[in-house]
Amino acid sequence: MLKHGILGLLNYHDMTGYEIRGVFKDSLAFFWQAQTSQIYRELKELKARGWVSDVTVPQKGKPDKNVFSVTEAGREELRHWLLEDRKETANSPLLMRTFFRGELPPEENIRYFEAMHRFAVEAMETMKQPPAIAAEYERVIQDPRRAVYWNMTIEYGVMYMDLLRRWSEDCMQKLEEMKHEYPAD
Amino acid sequence: MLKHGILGLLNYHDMTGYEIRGVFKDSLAFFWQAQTSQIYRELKELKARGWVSDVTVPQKGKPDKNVFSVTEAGREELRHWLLEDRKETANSPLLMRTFFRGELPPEENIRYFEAMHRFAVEAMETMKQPPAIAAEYERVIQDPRRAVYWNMTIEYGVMYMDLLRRWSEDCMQKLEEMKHEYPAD
DNA sequence: TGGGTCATGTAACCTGTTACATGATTAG
DNA sequence: CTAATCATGTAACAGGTTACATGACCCA
Repeated sequence: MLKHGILGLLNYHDMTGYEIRGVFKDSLAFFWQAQTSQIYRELKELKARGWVSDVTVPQKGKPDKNVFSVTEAGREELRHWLLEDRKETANSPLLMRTFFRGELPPEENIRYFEAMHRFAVEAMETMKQPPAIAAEYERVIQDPRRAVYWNMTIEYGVMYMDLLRRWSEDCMQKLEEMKHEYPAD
Repeated sequence: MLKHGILGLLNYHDMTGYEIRGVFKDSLAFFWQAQTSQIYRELKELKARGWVSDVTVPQKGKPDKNVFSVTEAGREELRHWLLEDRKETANSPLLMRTFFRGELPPEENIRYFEAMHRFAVEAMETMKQPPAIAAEYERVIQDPRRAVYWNMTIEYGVMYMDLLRRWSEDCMQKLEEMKHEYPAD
């Protein structure tokens, strides 16, 4: 997955591993966490597959940098990946951790949902601030035809945080009702 | 993660690896895909850590079965895991695949969201049928205090499919508008 | 006689995580 | 003087995926 994310970024413009790391950290982190170590490993592998090429640029005072570019084969691979229709069945640690909560008392689980609620409300506030995030992206995307898709992911983020807020509220309510049905247990 | 899922199931009652596989396949698959090979591997590891114990039961005609039980240490580990507050930052292949779609023409991406829309609507229909799924669960959960949490995960599933439906509709609309702004490109 | 269920696993692989390592420049 | 930034990575580990393997019983 990360391989194709890197191809996607290099398709905007040439970058070093360090810059790719920065984009993931500052802009894509809300949907993809990428470790520096993995980025460099994948770049090596992408090169071995002929999907990217690199040029070493000597610098004064700083270490040399390797600037990567997508090759035509890489761009084709990117398009191929975009067109694949995989049923993206991601495992959900959140639901796993919720499913088995019967082992804990309702009071404890109410606290669990309260924390989730706070998280969702705060995260939504952050995501709704377009200037800060948009500024990050503008370095990467200039073309409005590409920016649409970026906006879609942000919109998803906002909707998801709203889901989490509503869901945690519903769950807390159910647990409150349960405390009345099975009191002092 | 799967380790704790298995502990959670064994905490309901003793099971063989084969039965655990069945529960994941029939009931938990919508939030966690577990491979048979991994289940057996994790059971071995859980035993090595002293979180489960097993008894071999000889059978006529069928291969022997290993019936697993949680130990007190395992139950403690389960509770500990439930109480951890990790920020569950799962990577989203869905958003990764959406973010980079600027490489494809809008018409192609409209088809992408149409497929997503169909998926969400169908999945929601399936999830809203309680009898079929509930029957699967009743073998595992009898206690209403535990069933609440199961219902919460189902409710999340329904809300999530609704999110996917609304989001894909919004995205399609944006792309239709874009076709007018940047026609025949 | 052929496919489904019961019941067990191994081996290799891929991808992501954690911890560690180096070293110069620059801004406060 | 010290923390951040630029810039590179390696090693070991953890967890999930794919492919393969065995074998008997039961139902149609």
